[in-house]
Amino acid sequence: MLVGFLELTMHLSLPNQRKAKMLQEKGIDKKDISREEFLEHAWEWKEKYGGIIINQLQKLGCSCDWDKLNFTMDDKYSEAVLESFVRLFDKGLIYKGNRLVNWCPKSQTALSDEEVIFKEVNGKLWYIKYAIENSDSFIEIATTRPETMLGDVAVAVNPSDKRFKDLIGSNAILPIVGRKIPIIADKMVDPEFGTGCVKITPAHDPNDYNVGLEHSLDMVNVMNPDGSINSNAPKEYVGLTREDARKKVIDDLKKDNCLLKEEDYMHKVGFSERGNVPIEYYLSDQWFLKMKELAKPAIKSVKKGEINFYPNHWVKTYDHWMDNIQDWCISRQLYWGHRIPVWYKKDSDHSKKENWFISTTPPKDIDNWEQDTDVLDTWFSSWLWPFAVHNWPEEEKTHYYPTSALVTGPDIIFFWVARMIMSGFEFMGEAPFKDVYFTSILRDEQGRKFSKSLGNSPDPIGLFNKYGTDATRFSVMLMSPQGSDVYFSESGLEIGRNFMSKIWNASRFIMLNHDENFNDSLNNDKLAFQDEWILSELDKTIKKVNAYYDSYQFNEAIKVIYEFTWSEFCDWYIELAKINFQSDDQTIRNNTYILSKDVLKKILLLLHPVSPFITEEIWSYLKSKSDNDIIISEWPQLNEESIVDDSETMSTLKEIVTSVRTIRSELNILPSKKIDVLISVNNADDKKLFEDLKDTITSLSKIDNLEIDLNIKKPKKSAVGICKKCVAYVPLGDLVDTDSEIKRLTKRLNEVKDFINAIEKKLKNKSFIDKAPENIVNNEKNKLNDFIVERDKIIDNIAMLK
RNA sequence: GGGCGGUUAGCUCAGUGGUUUAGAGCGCUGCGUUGACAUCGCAGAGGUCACAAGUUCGACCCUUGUACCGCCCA
Repeated sequence: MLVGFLELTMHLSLPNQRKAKMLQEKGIDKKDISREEFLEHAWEWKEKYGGIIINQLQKLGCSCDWDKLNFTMDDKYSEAVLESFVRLFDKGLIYKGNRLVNWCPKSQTALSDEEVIFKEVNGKLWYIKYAIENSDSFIEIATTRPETMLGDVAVAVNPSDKRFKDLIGSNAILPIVGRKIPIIADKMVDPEFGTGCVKITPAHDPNDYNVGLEHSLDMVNVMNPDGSINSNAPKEYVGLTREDARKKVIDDLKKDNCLLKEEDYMHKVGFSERGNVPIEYYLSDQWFLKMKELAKPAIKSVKKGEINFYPNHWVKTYDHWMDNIQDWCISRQLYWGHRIPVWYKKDSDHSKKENWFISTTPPKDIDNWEQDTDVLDTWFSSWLWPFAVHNWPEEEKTHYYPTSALVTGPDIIFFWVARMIMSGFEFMGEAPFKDVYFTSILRDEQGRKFSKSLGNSPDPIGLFNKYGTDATRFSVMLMSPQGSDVYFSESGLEIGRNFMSKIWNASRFIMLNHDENFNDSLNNDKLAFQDEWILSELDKTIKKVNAYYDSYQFNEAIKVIYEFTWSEFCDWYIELAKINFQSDDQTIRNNTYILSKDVLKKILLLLHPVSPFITEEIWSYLKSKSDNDIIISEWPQLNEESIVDDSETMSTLKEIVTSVRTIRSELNILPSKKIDVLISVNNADDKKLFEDLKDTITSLSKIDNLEIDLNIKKPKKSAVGICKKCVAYVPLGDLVDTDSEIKRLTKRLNEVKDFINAIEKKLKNKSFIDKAPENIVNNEKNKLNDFIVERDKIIDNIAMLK
């Protein structure tokens, strides 16, 4: 299967900020330059820095279709953006409204809900009394934002709250301002919170805004776009920043004896992702996209499994957001972006639709019109990505839509994923992709997201240079389990570097043993047990890797490749190959070469998606004339028939070799020192088995003389290794350290005794025998027998040592 | 307040349709220059799988609850 990856670069707020910084450095104030001048700088910036990430991706070896690389502000792409606006407007889904929006007073633009970051802040709750008209009594409210009281138009209580029943309908006098404001009833008010009375400031709070609409209250906006106080407030406040206004309000309330108390209060405050200052809720003219209808097919497709999320648990997050979706504020008061394709008749009432001209191209009599000054939210362009990169709308349908999978981070599930699905259904009539794979997010060692402003992200190119690109890719994928974030540290990259080195050296070893007399045909009559074993293990590996790749469990797939390559292929097969390459029989040498090379080539194929460069290079040395480059080679075929449960010969070999090595190590016998070993077996079949393995065991365990026979008596002063099919004696003469040997055997004896106790307990349990599946019971019985045999052998041997 | 994750070896983390002697890497200990590899090899130490209850013949795994940590949404 051929896979293509598509890339898109976006004009984002971050470049915008940085560019603003650039202007600052040049001593230019954004306010002093025209839109055209500003854009010139923006494009200059884009040309200069926009390619950095693309360059990094290319260095990383991302196999993208670079010809399809799009930038959201490209002419062609921009056409698609404007086209989508016009179509949605014509359908009645886009409207302009004077509404309360999230407002960044620093950048002085509207924000979507998703661009507001809520942070916990140590604030205060102020209790303020409002006098009641024609009365000596007062009503008490609590607020975290006293400065907004300048725009209060009512006080609300819960209709069922008996405490305030009699006050409903009378007026309160707003302190400082002196305005008469009604006391109203609204069930939005939580009687339990604060005093049970809420000041209503429709122009500066979303809840109050709704109350204001419902009760037809005035909307008194007391702020300028930069957050300072405007002339709707008393004179002495005009021009103050919101922070200063707060201080003054508190002071003035104190003077008037209207401040009852203040208490510490921890609460969440919305911050602008763009300006990193607390946002305002601000009344302004904005463009909105109705989302409810757009969401319907998108919700359904995920529910039905037309689109699958990996990991699946993100579906809940997606559903929750989609079910509660709000209209999308798509206009921004910025220069950098797609300008809204709406023109207003000059010197006319812009709020009247008959004075609007809406089209992807400007009106012919352009002199009579002026264009809306706002631009579109950047996500309003990127949500079109799956088809806008393919010459849409010129071609309504493309061969490349839908695609198979979207790979992205879960942090933009709302910004991008959900919206792409919606735009896909809206404009193309079907889902844009089948699978969505949410990657892990790499965080620093303290768990913080990598960010340019924190400066905590490592330079990828630096990592590639230090550890190797393949190694970096391999390590990062290995350390990223599906569905959870990764605390990244550089030292984690060592595993990949070491593994690349291992593969490189294994390849070198195989190539080193090439002989010009070799041919390409495997002699099946001379296949050894390890040949069949490694082919079986290889196919088991391919099978697992396939399953893991299919289910997007990349870390598991990689782990399987790693373990097979290192612990089976290198540690055992190649070690055995060293013996075979010394064989006098050329057929055996030839077979070993062919198989080592074939297995290695399969490993390279499995690993190629993860580590493209090194696999291609090694492949180029190993490939036959008929082979393609690895990048366009077929995925390895799974050969199910070669899979056998377990190779008894191989496990017997591993057990005896390890057993002898353990004796050497624990009794401090130098590796260079050759030893004699006697293997005592119980029957003729086993004797034959070990005799066939004799040379191999001798070589791998560094044995001088190996004797194999039935029921050998334990030589005096020897160490013992107990295996399933044999007992191995290592005569050590005076070298044997009886105490450590007894200690070593006793340790194992205690382990075995514990197992025996546990199993016996299980087998004595009648319900276990009755209810557990037969194979489980039999399995336990077999285990028990094996452990008893082992236990008795150990006891005998300990006795002989004493 | 709601949702979603997490809690397994000194550290970073895998893992299991419930019954196999619970794994890896790093770190640690001992030994090691045999022609692939010291970015290595061989061997070893190290875990009441957060806590509690429940279901079950059997729970690290399933259910419920508790505690703590993280993220998202109100």
